[in-house]
Amino acid sequence: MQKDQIAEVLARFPSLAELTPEEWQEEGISVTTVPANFTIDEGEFLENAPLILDGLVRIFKLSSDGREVTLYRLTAGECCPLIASSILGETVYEASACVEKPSLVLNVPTKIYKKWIEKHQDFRQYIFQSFARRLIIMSNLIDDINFKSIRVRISEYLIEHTRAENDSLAITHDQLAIELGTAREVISRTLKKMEKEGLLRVARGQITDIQRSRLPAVQ
Amino acid sequence: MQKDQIAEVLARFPSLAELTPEEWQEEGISVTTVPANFTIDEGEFLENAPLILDGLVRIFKLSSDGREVTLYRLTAGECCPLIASSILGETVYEASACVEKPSLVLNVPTKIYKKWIEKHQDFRQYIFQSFARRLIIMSNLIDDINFKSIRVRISEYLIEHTRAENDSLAITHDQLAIELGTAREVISRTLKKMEKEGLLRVARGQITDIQRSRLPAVQ
DNA sequence: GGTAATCTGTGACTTTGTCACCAAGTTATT
DNA sequence: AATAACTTGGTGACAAAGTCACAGATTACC
Repeated sequence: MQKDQIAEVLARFPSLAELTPEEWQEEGISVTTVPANFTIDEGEFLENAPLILDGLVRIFKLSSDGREVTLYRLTAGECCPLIASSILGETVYEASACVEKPSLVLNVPTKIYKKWIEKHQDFRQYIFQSFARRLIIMSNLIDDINFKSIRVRISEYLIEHTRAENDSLAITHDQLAIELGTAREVISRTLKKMEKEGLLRVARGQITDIQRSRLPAVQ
Repeated sequence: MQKDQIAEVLARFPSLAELTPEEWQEEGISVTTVPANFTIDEGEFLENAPLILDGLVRIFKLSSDGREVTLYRLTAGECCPLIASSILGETVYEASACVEKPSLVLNVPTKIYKKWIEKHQDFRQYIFQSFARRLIIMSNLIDDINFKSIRVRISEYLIEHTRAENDSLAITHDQLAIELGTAREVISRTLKKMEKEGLLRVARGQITDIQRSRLPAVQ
């Protein structure tokens, strides 16, 4: 691992700051670019644990009736809790992964990964907090689906994915529908209504003029 | 810990079979009965990790708009992944727990719990598999909500909670609605329809004559 | 036996999801 | 540049599920 690579990793994973120069030079640690659609299948015994530096990876499972069930997606600065648990629990990886956007990944041989967790408190906390965070995110999602209207869920998504200084978001209705687990038509209709009320404007592949402060936050 | 108590624990947690007699006698390990409605609040630093021998415990969090969001429920033979992650990650417990049915619990001081995880492979695997299992259960739930009809979800619930030799289930429409995250009226109506089709019979607080083999399994 | 609490049934209405299909815009192909 | 193929978004009609309001039925408990 070269110095600039290490700096890049630390920018995304500050919890690795405690690592000594010797630890960074251990055999097998590397940064690689993984092309879109690269896939890891369920049941493989992993040699490396990936830490995502950039890109987008979907983790999924096949359900009893053959559909793919998305467990979650990983982006910059995230690790896969299921991989961590398979390494720490010494069991096979119980899911599949598919790279959705070309991704930059830090590969850490499982033995070294395990050693880092044992030795370095910051990294250990990061890993176990990832577990907890993922469980809580998923619970919130279940709750949102059950109790919040589509309108509110769209609003919250827009608020979360824009900044005050940038009031537009590049996303198609279809993508947004997948994100929120609903149908494209529902998104189109709801956005149209919101446009009529002057809360935002819709354009092909883009939502602009988002009035963050006027979007309904709760209820 | 007495011999009969240890046997009771091992019946529920076979992964603890490797423990030596000395380990069972360590200070602080105990089996206690916890009454219904006993609650642990968010943010407490836990001294003991509970392993559930019997009963029902709900783990929940307060959402941003003040509602209680149920993360999951624990029954006999289960541990709380969030507690495990807070102990292993040395952070505070990020959720609340409420005992719903009087429960029998094995309390393990956190230090000992941690030592068990380090020393005993079976227990370590059990803990990390609990994480993985919980994540997968929650994903399946999200998927079911999104893609399966109420009718199918009721059918699957009935199949899962009855045995071939017992074709009835004691549950109110309200409880079933909460389990499936829907409204009581929807359950009542759907059960009524299913009764008309001869798939089951409804009685106050009970569903009887469940024709397991005729219930739709998928779709 | 009377009263309260719990459980279930129903109609009317709203929201969300599904299906089928069209129109406009974009990209690829020749 | 003309055409085809694909993406994206729009719409109407209908189905499924959730919400609200209220009424009966059954059970529990003084």
